[in-house]
Amino acid sequence: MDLFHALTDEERSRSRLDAKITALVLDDVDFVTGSTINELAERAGVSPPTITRFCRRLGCASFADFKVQLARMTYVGLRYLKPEMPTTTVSEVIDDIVAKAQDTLFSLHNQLDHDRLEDAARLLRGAGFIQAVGAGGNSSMIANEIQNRLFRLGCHVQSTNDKAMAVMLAAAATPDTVAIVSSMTGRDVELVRCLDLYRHHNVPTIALTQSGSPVSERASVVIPIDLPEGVNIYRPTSTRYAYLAVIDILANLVAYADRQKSLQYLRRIKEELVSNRDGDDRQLLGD
Amino acid sequence: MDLFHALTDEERSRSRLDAKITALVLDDVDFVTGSTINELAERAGVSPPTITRFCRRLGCASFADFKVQLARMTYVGLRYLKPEMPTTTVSEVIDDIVAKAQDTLFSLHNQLDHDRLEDAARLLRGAGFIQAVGAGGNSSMIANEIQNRLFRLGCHVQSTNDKAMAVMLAAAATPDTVAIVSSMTGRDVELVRCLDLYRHHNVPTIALTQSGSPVSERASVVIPIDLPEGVNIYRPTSTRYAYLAVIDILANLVAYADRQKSLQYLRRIKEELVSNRDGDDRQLLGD
DNA sequence: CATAATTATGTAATTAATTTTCCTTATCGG
DNA sequence: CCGATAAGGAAAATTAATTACATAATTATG
Repeated sequence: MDLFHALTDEERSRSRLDAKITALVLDDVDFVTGSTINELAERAGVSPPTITRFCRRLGCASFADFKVQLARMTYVGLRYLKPEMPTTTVSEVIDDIVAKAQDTLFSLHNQLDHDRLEDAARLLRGAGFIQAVGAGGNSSMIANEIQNRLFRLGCHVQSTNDKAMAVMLAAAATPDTVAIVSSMTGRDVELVRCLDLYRHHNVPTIALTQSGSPVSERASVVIPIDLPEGVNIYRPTSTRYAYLAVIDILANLVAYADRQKSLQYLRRIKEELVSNRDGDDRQLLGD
Repeated sequence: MDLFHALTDEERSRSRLDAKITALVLDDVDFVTGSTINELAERAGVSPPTITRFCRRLGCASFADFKVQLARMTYVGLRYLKPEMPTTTVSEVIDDIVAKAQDTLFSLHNQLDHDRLEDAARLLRGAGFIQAVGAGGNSSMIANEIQNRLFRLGCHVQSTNDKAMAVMLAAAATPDTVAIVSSMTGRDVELVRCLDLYRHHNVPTIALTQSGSPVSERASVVIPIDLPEGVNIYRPTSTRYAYLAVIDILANLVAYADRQKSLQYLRRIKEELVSNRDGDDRQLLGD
């Protein structure tokens, strides 16, 4: 993925033709990945050796290597080579949403802290009762998903989108309670108060939030999620996909900690659903 | 980009060597993308022309084309090349969840019907009132997200996770009402009844569901979402990511239909949130 | 079960693509 | 303006990939 940065790096001393090739590559990645060195050279108005040298300067072993690296980069990054491309037609919107979602998942993948996830999963699977707190549209969804994912594994969970409720929950917490909170900004003043209260009642807390934020500073275990938002105000925040993935990862880790138990609950739920439908048990759980 | 499916397709009649090459490719994508045809042929124990023919059978124009397509596919499909790989460690779970989510988004991208999305968006932006129905964990989330995305654009939406409620809503529908429903299986008996009722009251309906299902047969506009579920019962269904993306696309299309109006509502919401927080207005909307 | 038809595979020849070598032409700092 | 240095191109050399053709394996059919 360094190729992308090398290509967009203004610092890299660029001769006239180098800049020309760079522009061509960024402008039409698909052409470049599909072309021979001669085709590319012709279209760029340079000689083939210049292309080879260009690739070497970018850190690739050869033109073939360059093409492969470029292809590897494109799928996720494709749209992001031209970030300010306007989106209006249906296919542009589809590309935009899907690419940004994939890009977000990719960035998440690179930044996830394995140890913190392990810590969080350990807390969750040891909990007698789990309180999931998240408010305000996006984090509400996440809190609800925590409940939706974990109750299927036999966990006792209560989710709330109401911070006043969270305060009461914290006050009523038994010693085996664990709280898990979500805040995309990490700056929710009331949630910060909730976390202080949880700490006061010795309830361990897991926070899915921006690192360095007030919320992150108060949680027992922080799963930092720091993702750049695009400039497009119209586009729903793709950060939700990352949060959702973290929930899935945590739920999966909890499930694997005791496969027998998880399976038992998942099967029971499935049987109930199937008998309530048309008996087709190949369908997935929990529509 | 069917290459992934072509590679994993058991149907494709495989000769002994074909299977051998397939296995090698799936086993070490990185080696293959970086190797010459001779290196690959030697390692597979076949002759170079066999490799060329193998690539052609998979639908690629040449070995170079095959490498590029493979490289393009790798990140997303990486894990899915070895679907039965056990997931136990934290990094395996992370890879599994993230790759499956990306793969799901990718498949969705390939199957989305642009015209149906356009139709659905047109219905939504012309609606005086939108009713979003979805029940049972996953579809509940989707219905709620429809509300969450659309109210920000100035739409009047009510979401419900209660099918009895949906029946009443349908009965009380004004002539400018549009209903949008979600069902991952498309076999929810009560939802089918709801759709019949909506039809009876002349309320146009949009369904996000499996094609060919009872639900899909009763909706005015169907956005078919047909995705293979993995065999892993422990893993939360990745189909949710696809449904979420469809919501985002629809919301985006609605927003672009009247940018001025959308912007006005989005700004108002943002201002309110910022003044309720710490005044940092670079933060995203609707935590 | 034999045999024809078909398909798969390898070898060698051919073609295409890429890189290297060597030479020319810009560019930059005195 | 001159010399040094870097950039670029032409052509040769090399390497990679494909095609043509021959052979082996497999499958279908009587």
